[in-house]
Formats: sequence, structure tokens, C-alpha cells
Amino acid sequence: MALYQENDLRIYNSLTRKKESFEALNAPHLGLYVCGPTVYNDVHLGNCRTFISFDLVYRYLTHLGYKVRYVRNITDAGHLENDADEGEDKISQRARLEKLEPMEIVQKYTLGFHQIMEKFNAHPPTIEPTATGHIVEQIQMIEKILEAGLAYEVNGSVYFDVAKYNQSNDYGKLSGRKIEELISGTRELDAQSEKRNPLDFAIWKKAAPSHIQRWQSPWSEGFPGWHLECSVMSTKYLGPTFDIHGGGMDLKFPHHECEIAQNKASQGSEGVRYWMHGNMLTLNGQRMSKSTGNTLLPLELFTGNTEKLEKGFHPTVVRFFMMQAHYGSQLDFSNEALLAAEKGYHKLMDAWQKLQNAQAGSNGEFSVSEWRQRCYAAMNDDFNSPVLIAHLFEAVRFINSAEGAQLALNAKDLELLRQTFHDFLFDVLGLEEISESQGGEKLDQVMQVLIELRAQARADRDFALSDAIRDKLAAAGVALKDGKDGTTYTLEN
RNA sequence: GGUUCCGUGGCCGAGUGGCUAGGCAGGGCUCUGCAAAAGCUCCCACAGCGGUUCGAAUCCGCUCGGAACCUCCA
Repeated sequence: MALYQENDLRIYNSLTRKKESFEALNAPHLGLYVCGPTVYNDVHLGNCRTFISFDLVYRYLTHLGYKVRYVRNITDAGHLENDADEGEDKISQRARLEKLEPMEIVQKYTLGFHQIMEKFNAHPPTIEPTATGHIVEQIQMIEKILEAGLAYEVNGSVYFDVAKYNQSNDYGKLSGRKIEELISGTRELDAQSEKRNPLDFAIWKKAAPSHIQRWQSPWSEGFPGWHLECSVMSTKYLGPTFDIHGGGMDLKFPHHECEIAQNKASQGSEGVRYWMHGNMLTLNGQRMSKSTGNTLLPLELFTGNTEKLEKGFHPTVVRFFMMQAHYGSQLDFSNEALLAAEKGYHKLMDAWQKLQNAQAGSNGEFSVSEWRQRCYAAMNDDFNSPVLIAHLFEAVRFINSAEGAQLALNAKDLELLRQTFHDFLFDVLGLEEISESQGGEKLDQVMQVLIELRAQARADRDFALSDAIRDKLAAAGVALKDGKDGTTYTLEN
């Protein structure tokens, strides 16, 4: 029996605003779509949080035994900065600034994005389609929407007719908006616009003469609307109805709302059964955003090469920090919070080291099977990683309380504890052990020599010598810890 | 202005009606030659004001404060 059959996973569905029991459409197969980045710029930490959140989702679903097809797109077709008819798209703008071809920009920042996600130990999606690789399919979807009478062409551009769609559908159901309120909230439609209604959105845009990325279509030489690619690629790879669609909270409106409308208009079904939204990462209480410049780049964070931090942090520590908050909550980023997370991370990993070397004893108070159930219950409750981590720390306390290497567990329970701890720490949370010694085995051997010499000095009660060894090593960034089973060392990073 | 959400102990952050996570920091104790590490333990909080209830951080109302979205952004 697969794990997913014995676990009642509940997911907060943005569409219904409730936690719902998750039922896969075609178990064990499961379709997951996540909106990926627009690759015109370095990916910032806020972007990363969303992808790390959904990496947790992907990992847990996989752990439960689902065969997940995980699709995450790369937006590599330039889209306009705003709804104005003229203007330069972001990729072209960047290409001009860097004196590169648009596709060089795309390549450069796609590679950079992949490198960063790898550092965070985020699994790549199983399919990573690009918008420019699916122009034909996008044109086909536009044709279907036109056939359905829910779009209109003006001067080579095609717009989705939101008002008409809303006559028989509920535009705004995902984000809780009413079309009347949206209309009253918009500025007057300016005379230049080709749109019949300010809420209408472009699904094909005729390219201005200066626009570099352009494709031939039945309507004009131009480029697809931004919202279209996700509708097209999710249905192409996951089918007209699929399990989970994720993305950042900021994409709920209008992007995801438009996706629903496009799906319904082109195929009659809305496509997505469970909508999940990751919340924003804030910096100094404000959202990180490429356009406002309130950002922190992952590399700045890793190296500490920024005024916002005292020091650098290992990617897995940052990941741990993020895992200590629920994906649906806003998380504020600060130097202090990271320092606290770093210490907690080491405590967790030290316990894992001890657990690996632990030996079985006789059964005590700690019930591994009950504890294990609590770990699953935490994750089943809408991927509640902070509660899972709290449970892991319960196990840490138990592990640390052992006399010597022997735990108060029989061999079978010890193995179950080890296995469960490992599964959640590494497979589900996706944490990694920071390799302690960059010096590798050589350093380890040298350290063993020093530790033995110091142990001898202490046995001889030559504390001046033993303390000198300890102090000088500390000054060199190597901390000695005298435990019950001898001395170990850790390196400061 | 509209829509959504949040306000938890020194800090971060879970928790949707009673059983009051967890991490970091701080106090005490144990261990240790000393220190660190580790363990035990203490600090029992829920923006404010009303209301519902036998009982509320948790439900309702109001006030104050903050965030996201309503224009490209994860």
C-alpha cells in the first residue's frame, strides 16, 4: 500500500478558500504545474521562496508515492511593461542594456536560475517548457477562444473579451473580485486603446517595429500574451484537467484568473482542481520585487556581500529558515532571524550525526511510531513544515538525552527513528549536510592528532597546554567540543 | 477607494473554542580541571475595546497598526 493511501493529505485550495482532502485525479499519477520565472534578470530571493515552497510540495507528494509530473515554465517571450500599446518588453530592454540578443539574455538568466535552485537543493521540474517553444500551441488556443466568440481582433492584436466571458462564467472567482468593482476601479479607458473594455487582456499582440522577438500568426507578426503560455503548457503536458497549480500570491490576479478564463473559453473546463499560492518574502517589511529594487540576490546572501547582512549563509540554512515558516504565510527576512535559524539548523544536524552512530538499548519512554505519525500529520495538514520541524526537535531532545551512544530504543525502533528522521530531513525538507571539512580527510587526520595530544595533556593535568591548543584552534576558526564520548571539532564558515 | 490577509512572549514563528508548538536569546541547575557543547529547568504570550460562550489567542463587531493584490513581478 502506497503511503498516499494511508495519509489524508489536506491542501488549502485558494479557489474554495478551504482546506480540502486531496484526491489525485489519476493516482498514482499526479500533475503539478507551477508558474516559473521570467528570465530577464537575476532571480531574487523572493522568487526563490516560491520555488522552494513548491519543491517541498513536490518532494512530499513524491515521498507519499505519487508519480508526479512537475511542470514549471520558463517565460522567455518578452511581455510589455504595462498595458499600453507601445513600449519595450523587459527582455528586449535588458538585451539592449547588456548589448546581447534577447535569446542570449534568456539563456544567461535561465542558467543562473538553475544554478541558484540547485544550490537550494530544489529538484528540477520533470518538464520545463518555454513560452517561445510553444508559439504554435498558443496560436491554436487563440483560435479556439476566437471560435468560442470570447475574443476579438483589432489591428492584428487579439484580446480576450472579459465582459462577454463573465456573462456565463465567473471572472474573478479565484481572487474574490467582482467584475463591476474591477471596472469601477480602473482608470478611464484611454482613447488610444484598442480594447473594448479595460479588463480585457491581450492574448496576441502585434509587434511594434522595434520589437525583436516576433512570430508569424494569422493576425499579425507579433507575440503571445503573457497569461496564455501557462494555459497552453499546463494543458499540453498535464491534460485539460489536472491536480495542482501553484504560483506566487502575486500571480493570483490577474494571471491565474486569466488562465482559468482562457482554459474555460478554449476547452470548456477550468483545468485546475487545487490552486495553491505561496506567500511573499518580505525584506524590511516590504515585499521583494524586481521592479522596486527592494531585493536581495541569493549570491549576496550566500557570500554576505551586502550591507543588509552581517555574514553569509549557506543555502541550506536559508532553506531551513524558509521551512520554519508555512508557505502560505508572509515571511520577513532579517539578519537576526537567519542567525537563529543557523543555530537551530546545526542543532538538528548534530543530532542527526549522533543518531547515525547511535546504538540500540532497551525501550524507554519515547514512542517512535507515535512520533512518526505526528510528523506525517504535520505534513498532511497543508504541508505544515514548521510543525514538522518542531517534531524533529522533539526527537533531537530525545537523541541528545542519551547516555553515550546508546538510545533507549530497541533495534527495530531505532531503525525506524533513523529512517523517518532521514526521510523528513533530507527527502521531504530537502536539507543538506554542510560538509564540515573543506580540508577533507587530511584535515580530519590532522585534527585527530591535535585532539589526541590535547587529551594527553589533559590526562597529565597540563591545562596550560590543553587550553592553548583549544584557544589557538578557536582563533583559527576551529571549535573543539568535549563530549562524553571524546572531543569533536567544528569549523566556522 | 475596492478585494484579500495579518497583528502571538526580547526576536523568529506554529496554533481556528478547553489539553496553551518549536527555534534563537536570557536566568538557574547538572555535567566539565575550566570553557564550550549537551541535558534539565524558568521566563506561561496572544494589538486595543466590546460581545457570544460554562470556557476564546482561536467565533462576532468596532478601533488602531501592517502587508499583498487591484499596472509588470514568485
